[in-house]
Amino acid sequence: MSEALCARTDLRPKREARTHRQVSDRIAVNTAGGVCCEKLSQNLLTVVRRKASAMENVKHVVTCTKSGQRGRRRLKANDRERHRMRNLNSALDVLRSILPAMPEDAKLTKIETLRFAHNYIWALTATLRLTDHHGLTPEYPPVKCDLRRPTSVSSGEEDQASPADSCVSSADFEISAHEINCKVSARPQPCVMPVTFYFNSFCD
DNA sequence: TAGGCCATCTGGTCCT
DNA sequence: AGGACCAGATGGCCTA
Repeated sequence: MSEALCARTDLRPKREARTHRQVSDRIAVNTAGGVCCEKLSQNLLTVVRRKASAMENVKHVVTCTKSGQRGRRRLKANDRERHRMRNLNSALDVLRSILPAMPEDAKLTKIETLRFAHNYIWALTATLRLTDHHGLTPEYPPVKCDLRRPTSVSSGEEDQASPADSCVSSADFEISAHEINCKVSARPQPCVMPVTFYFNSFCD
């Protein structure tokens, strides 16, 4: 118990750490999004360095405070946990990067990323099924696929996997004979994603 | 200012 | 014993 209280006290420098982390996050996001870090001003970079230095100091202080076998184990476990969560976030970033592009600064939250990926996979699967059933002819009528009501594109077939009900980033897929356009209702504003699949590439 | 999102710490549990 | 995983608690930042 006393250890827990002590640990809470250790959190006091968190504000500093948080600031540093968020600045770092922005760099990471920008890099992942293909936007060069050049956008960051020199001042900001200086801030990053200062904060990083401060973080090292905080780390040192905490490490010194946590003496003893138990304390060392806990610190080690914390470090592993941070690493684990970073890996998890990296995986989420990879997932974001392969999802249809979103407007700049419209980074999906974790839950949105998972739900959108789920819906996206569902839509692609539905598209494949659609082409299997109807073939690919120029006369093929344009079909509007509302991911929230998947039965509208299944041609009477039972749906296998419907998108998440509470999808924040809902999407309407307009499927024509040659392409799919996806209209996304996402923060901060709706957009038409550049998702175009040319059906010709599916058949030879 | 309330609510959402997030990182971090922490203790518990399971597995090797 | 130690690592991985998980969920609850906490507090900071941001936005409507």
